[in-house]
Order: sequence, then structure tokens, then C-alpha cells
Amino acid sequence: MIEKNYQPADIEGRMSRIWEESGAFRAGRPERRDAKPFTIVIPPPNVTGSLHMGHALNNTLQDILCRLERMRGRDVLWQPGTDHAGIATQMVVERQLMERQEPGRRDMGRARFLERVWQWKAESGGVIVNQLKRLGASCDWSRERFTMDEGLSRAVIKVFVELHREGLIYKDKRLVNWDPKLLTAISDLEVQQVEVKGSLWYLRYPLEGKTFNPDDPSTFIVVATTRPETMLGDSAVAVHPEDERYAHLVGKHVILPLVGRKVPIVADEYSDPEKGSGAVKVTPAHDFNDFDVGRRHNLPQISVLDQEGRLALVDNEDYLRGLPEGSMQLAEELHGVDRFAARKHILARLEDFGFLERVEPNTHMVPHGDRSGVIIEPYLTDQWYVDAKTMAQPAIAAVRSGATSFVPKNWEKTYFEWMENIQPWCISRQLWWGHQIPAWYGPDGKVFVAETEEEAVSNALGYYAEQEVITPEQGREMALDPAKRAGFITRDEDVLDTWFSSALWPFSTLGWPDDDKDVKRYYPTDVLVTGFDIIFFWVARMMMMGIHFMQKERPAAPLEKVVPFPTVYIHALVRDEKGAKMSKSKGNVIDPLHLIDDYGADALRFTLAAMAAQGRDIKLAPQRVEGYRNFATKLWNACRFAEMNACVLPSGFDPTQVNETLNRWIAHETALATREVTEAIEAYRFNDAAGSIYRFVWNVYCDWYLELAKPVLMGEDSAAKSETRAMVAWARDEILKLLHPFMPFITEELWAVTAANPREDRTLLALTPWPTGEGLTDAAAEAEIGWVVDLVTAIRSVRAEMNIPPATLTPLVLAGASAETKGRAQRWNDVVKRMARLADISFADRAPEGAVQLLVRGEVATLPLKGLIDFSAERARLDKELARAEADIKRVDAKLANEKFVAN
RNA sequence: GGGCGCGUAGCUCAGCGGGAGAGCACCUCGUUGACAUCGAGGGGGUCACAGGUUCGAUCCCUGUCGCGCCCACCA
Repeated sequence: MIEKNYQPADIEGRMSRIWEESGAFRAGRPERRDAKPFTIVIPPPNVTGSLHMGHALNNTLQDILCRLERMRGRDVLWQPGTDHAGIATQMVVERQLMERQEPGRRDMGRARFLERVWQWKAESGGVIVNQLKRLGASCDWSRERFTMDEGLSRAVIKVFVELHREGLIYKDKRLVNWDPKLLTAISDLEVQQVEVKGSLWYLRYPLEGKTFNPDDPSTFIVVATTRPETMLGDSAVAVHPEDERYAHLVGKHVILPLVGRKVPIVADEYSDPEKGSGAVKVTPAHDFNDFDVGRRHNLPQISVLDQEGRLALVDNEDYLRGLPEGSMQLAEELHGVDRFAARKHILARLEDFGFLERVEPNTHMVPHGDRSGVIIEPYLTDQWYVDAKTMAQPAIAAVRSGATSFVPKNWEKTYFEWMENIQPWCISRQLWWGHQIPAWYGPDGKVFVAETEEEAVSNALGYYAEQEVITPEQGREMALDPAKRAGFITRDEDVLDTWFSSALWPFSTLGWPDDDKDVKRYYPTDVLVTGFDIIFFWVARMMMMGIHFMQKERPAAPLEKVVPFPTVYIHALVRDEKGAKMSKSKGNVIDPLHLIDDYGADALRFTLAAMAAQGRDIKLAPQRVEGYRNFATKLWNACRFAEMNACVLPSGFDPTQVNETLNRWIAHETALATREVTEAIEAYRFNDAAGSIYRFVWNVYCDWYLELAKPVLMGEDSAAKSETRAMVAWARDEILKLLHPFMPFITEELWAVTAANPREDRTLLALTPWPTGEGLTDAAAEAEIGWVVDLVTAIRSVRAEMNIPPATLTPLVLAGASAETKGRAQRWNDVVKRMARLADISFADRAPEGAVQLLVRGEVATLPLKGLIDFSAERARLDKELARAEADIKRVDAKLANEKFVAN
């Protein structure tokens, strides 16, 4: 029995359990061993995360695809899992320690801290997984993976070691984006450029050998800067080689104000005569451009900041080098002062001595850490890099050749743009939570990279024994006893960027490198579904890693068998009402779980699918969700109606063999809807698919089929009645199937409850074959029922416009009706009379006088309403109709009169 | 500075070379058992603006205005 009211919460809980227990979503089910696989890897959410609208949309779309293919008989693997999210997770646990007033990370040490993170993960890391289950995601949860679990960690280590051996991973000392709050390097992608209203300061740098006089421009050169505090690290002033204003100064020197260091004036193309004063200070250790200028002119790199962005001057050999005697005062004064406080201080001092010429307001882009929010500091450190430029080449080729394509296609442009200008990828992070880099250092800093500590140690000890740094005896002792080699051989402290492990996701989750069975069966995956915000972070890197490593597995295979996915479906971003990206920090997040609580997961899913038009972002209106909850209720009640009328599907029922026109019509319409829904999903037009099934259920099945079936179901014709009962049930079942990918819970529930015999096991709807609609098209049935629908609609419209009370029954006269129409009118006499509130239906050669005329499928139907109608209203209606008809005629005449149109 | 996209009914959005659509909101009417989370009907839009291509443009092209996003080391 179907419950009286639709209660999403009850159903969703129950169905989740049934799916879980039945193993319906398991990949590799025995009966599908010979079926073609269909694979999607989930974009792994952060373990720290909770479900937001982006997840809800992303996973709804994946689930629609997976459920469709599962019903089509494919062996579906939707691979779930989570990402360890290095920085985010470490921050969460550190915050927790602080809240509980426990010792901080550094106090407890690396090992104990990591234990705490794992403990946190065990306790609260599963939140998002449960939320995905609430959404109805039909992942194979038995195969859930985590980027830090053992197998995936082995994949990470292997990839690192192999790329290092191939020279595609290397260590380099250069400027990185340094986060002075999190105290780690971050990649270019983790830097957000933010427009900041700042100032441009024009500074006078005195020329060597002249007596500085603020009023005499010949005694100094002016440089403009947005970062005056970095002047302590200046090692040159650059002017353009062709800038005549400064030509005579090239090769001369300036004395850095306050500092006293002598630095050269160099000619370099980087300097733009149009900008600032045309002369630019060069600070190779604190600016990416200056770094390059410095290399070209062999300038010293003077780093004047420490990790936390404070001035580090005392004990700073680079800074002190070349400083004249007795100029330590400034260093002592500013040592340990934060970069922004130092800026103020330095500006004040410059002004005191006349070195500050002027200040201009200046709006410019300033790099910020996307996690910490603080201003990023270009900082000179040793870091590990991936040679992304080399690895990008095959990944570019794969998209160029069509081995992988983006949907919608225009995202390929974005992909190419970035890939063709890709920079080395900084992969080391000064964090604890993550995959520790498998590199060990000897006493001279020589690096040994290996998959295991044993191997690295053995290599290192062998090397140092050979170099006679240690004796063979010492080597043997150190090999056996970690305590003995402590301090001699040390492991790299750093961990890898979280995206490094995510990049391996399409094959590491399948068991690579330990077991190739699933890689063979399920790789490449069939489609990747994601938002455009992580094309660079994730998609591009999966392409690089996937192609590189799977090419090794399949040396002879074409690119199509090596890329991680043939299709990348890029969906919309769910934005807030202002069109801004939803983010926790902005506090503009709509919680999908609240919507699920209020309207049910099915309603939320349907809303997202219906709004997932390609190429446009979604600004979600919660009212839409309510509307689709009503849709679910409508379906619920239609099924109750069927149940109340004893509509059950007889076994062996064949919908192509029905006799009743009405039943042939609904078969026809069902086939139409089936095709529309199937084709739309296949083309990733989720909104069209949702629209088709919505219209079919509500406006075809409920509004017309069930209404027209009512008289039959209550009538005396037992043959027609039993056929119609079967057909009501059949069409209902087809609806449940077509709707299942969108609304899995309610459809699975109704499928179970409406089984012919509830005690006998009906296969889960999730595993029931998807309809094809074959053999059901029926133009004759469409013509007949279509006529009924159009006639009733037209009459209702006129009656409403004429304000004819429902209680008033009016006659209908069909003027000059064809034999066909007469037949239809006789067959549908009762139905039309009831639905259109008619007294009777009759025929005439021509329209009676004073009758309202309606055009229905090319013939005239009239309502003799003399005495009932307001003639002026009717005249207005007819005028309007006439105008429309005349416009139509004019348009059509124009077209027909047009040779070129006729020619077409 | 480059790139992408958007401006269609009051709101949120589909459509995209030949008759302007949906949901919600609004108005009118309707409570005899599927559903008031409903039913029947209705009003409402020079499809941002200006040119061009075409027999024909909301749809293609160019430009303008407005809005959004992404990328970029420019003092």
C-alpha cells in the first residue's frame, strides 16, 4: 500500500539501507562480469569538507549518468573517496588543539601530531561521505579510498621516484610563493590576485660621488615602488637600454638610502620607460621579475625577510655584505619587525632625509594565499618541482587529437591556454600532513631518492663508503641501526602538494601499482564530471600523470587507451544570488542538507539537474526546489490513483499489442519521452532531460492520460478496463524507470510498493533495464487523442474567457466535420462532454448563427452560446484571434511569394 | 593587459535562423475520493542598444553600453 502522504525523509532512509544491503552499486557484480564497464571517479572531496551546493550538483550529475548506465546493463564503477587536503586538514586539527588548550603542533612533535590527525580523520573524516549517501550517490562504497591510505601512498611514492629518475622532478633554489602565515611554499594556483588600493612611492636614490641634495636632480635617480621595505634587499637599479634620460648613468652606482650599500645602475629591457620614473629598483630575492633581471646581470640575491615576513638583518650575511662600516644601526632597529610595520618606519625615515619624492595612489594586484588570506611573499628557498612543461606536451596533444574532449567544447581553449604557458609546478610543502617526500640527504646535502628508506640508506651509505667519508664498518652499523645514522642521513621533512596525489586518482584508486586487474578493466574511465574551477588544479594534472604512467603500462596502446578519460564534462558553478562563488569565508553558502531536510533529496537533485544547462552558472532559488518537491508529490499521488484502481502489470504484458486508442496513445507518448530523456542525458543536456520527463509525467500522463482513462476504469467494458489497468501500470513503471536517475529514492520506493505481488521479490529499480521505446510509435493514436486534447483545451479556454460558470453545460456543434472527426466525436462523446462541460455534441454543415467558433486541428467547432455570452468580449477575443491569423497569413504569404524561400 | 560568458515575462532561467517558452509570483474560476504540495483558464516581453549578413535575425557577424568570471610578475 502506498502511504497517503509523501514523506521523503522516511523513504530516503529506508532506500539507502536497501541499496547498501543489496550491494546494488558494487562494481564487478557476478552477473555483469561480461558486461561493458562504465567508470567514473568521483572528484574526491576534502575529508574536512561538508557537502556544499557544488558537491550536490557535481554528484547529482554523476549519479544520473551512473544510474542510467547501470540500468542499461553496464558494469558500473563509480569510484568514491576523499582527499587528505594537506593544509586544510592540518589547520583543522591545529585549531582543535588550540580550542582544547592542548600543546601545539610543534610542542607535540611530528609523530604525535600525525597520530592526532589520523585520530581526527577516524572520528570526523566520514561526514562528507555520509552526506553524499544522503544525496543518493550510487558509488561503490565498498571501494572507498583515501589519498593517504596505504595503496595510494605507494602510488604517490612510486610516481615521485620514477619522475625524479626521469629528470621530470627536480630540486631547485628559486623564488616561490611563500605563505608567511602557514609557513609553507604554495603553487601558483593557490595564489589569488586581489586588487588592493595602495600607493606608489617615488624614492630618490643618491648617485655615488655626488653630494645628495633633494633639490638637485643631478645628484640622484628616482625609482618608483609599491614595496619600499624591500629596498633593503636592492642590488641594482635598472633603466631601459634605450632610455636617453638615463643613458649617462648606466654603469654608475647609487648608494642605497638609509642602508649605505653601493649598487650598480644597469641597463635592462625589463625596465619600462613609461612606468613610474622609468628607473626601477631591482630586488632579486623579493620579486619574480627582479629575480630574472638579477640573473641576467649576475646580481646578488639579498633576502631581507624571514619565514614569517619579518625583517631579518642582524646575522644576515647577504644583507651585511658590502655594507659600509658603522651602518648597523638600521639593521638593529628594524630586525624582527614585521614587513608592513617596517614599511612605515622606512618611509618615515626616507622622508626625514628627503629621499621620498612623492606618493601616488595606486591600485594594483597583490597576491594572497587562498587558504590563509595573507599577502604572499616571493621568497628564496629550495623546493621540489615538477617539469610541467615537458609533461604537458602529451596532455595537450591528447586534447588536440580528440582523445579527450571537453563538454562544452569552449573549455578546451582555457585548457590549452594554461597548458601552453605552464610553469614549473612547486610540489613541496612545509607541512606535516601529507605524503612525505621520499628523499634523504647525506652530510654534504647530496640527495638520495628511493621508494623505501632501506634503499635510500643503502644507496647513501654505499656512496659515502666509496667516497671514504665513512668506513665500511660504520656503514654496516648505520644500515642496521637508525639511531646510529641519525644526523648523518636525514629524510626530507617536506610533504607533497595534495594535488600531487589527486593527480593519480584515476589509476591509483584502481589498485595501481600493486594490482593491475582493475586498471585493465576500468581504465580509462568513461567521463570526468567536474567544475571549471579545478581544470588546472586537477584535470590538467590527471591528464599529465595519467598519460605518462599508463603509457608505460600500455606501450603499444593508442592515446585513447591511455588518457584518464575521453570526456570531461564541465558543469556550472553554483553561485550565490549576486553571482559570487559560494565560500565558507564569505558566509554565502546555501546548505544543501537543509534543502534535503525541507524538500527531500529527490527534489534537490531534480532542481539541480533541471538547472544544469551548459555554459551558464546556477544562481539557485530555493523556491525551485519546492516546485520540484510538488512534482514528486504529484507522481506519488498518480501512483496512488493507479493503485486504488487496481492497476497492476500482468506478467508477460506487451504494450505493443494494446487495442484501445487511448492506450496506444500513451504508449506512443511514452516512447517519445523515452527517446527525449535518453538522448538528452547522453548529450549531457541534463536540463532538457529533466524537462522532458517533467512534462511527460505531469502534462501528459497525469493531466490527460489518467483523466481520459477514468471513464474506462469506472466503466462496464471489462476488456477495455483490464487493458487500461495494465497500461496505466505499464506507463507508470516506465515513468519510474525514466525518472529514477533523477529521483532515485521516491521511484525506488514506488517501484517496490507497486509490485504486482509485494511478497515476491521484484528486482530493484536501480538494476531494472532502461526502456528503449521501440515499437510503440503510433501516429493514428496521436492524431485521435491529440484531437480530443486540443478540442477540450480550446473549449475550456473559451468558457473561461466568456466567464461561463462551470455549472452551465453548453452544446457543441461540429461544423462540416469529416467522417474521421465524426467518428472521433462519437467515440469520445462522453469524455469530451464531461471534460469540457458540454450538454451534447452534434453536427451541422455550417456554423450556427451567434456561435463561438474554434479551430481544432483544421476543422471548425462551434459553441452556440447565444444568450450566455458577452458579445463585446467575444468580439474582442475574435479580433485578437483575427489579428493573429492575419499576421500569420501575411507572414506565410510573404514567404511563399519569395522565390528564395520556395527554393529552399 | 589577455581570455571566456551573460544581458529574453515582476523574479530565477530555458530556447537560439522561419509561429516568443518554463517554474515561481500575479489575476479569474473551481472543494462529488489520486493530488489544494491540487485542477481549469488568463494577463504580462520593440528577446540590452546600434549597424551588418540573409528572402527572413531573439538566434549569425561587427561595434557600443552594462554585468560576471578566469588568467597575467609589470615598478
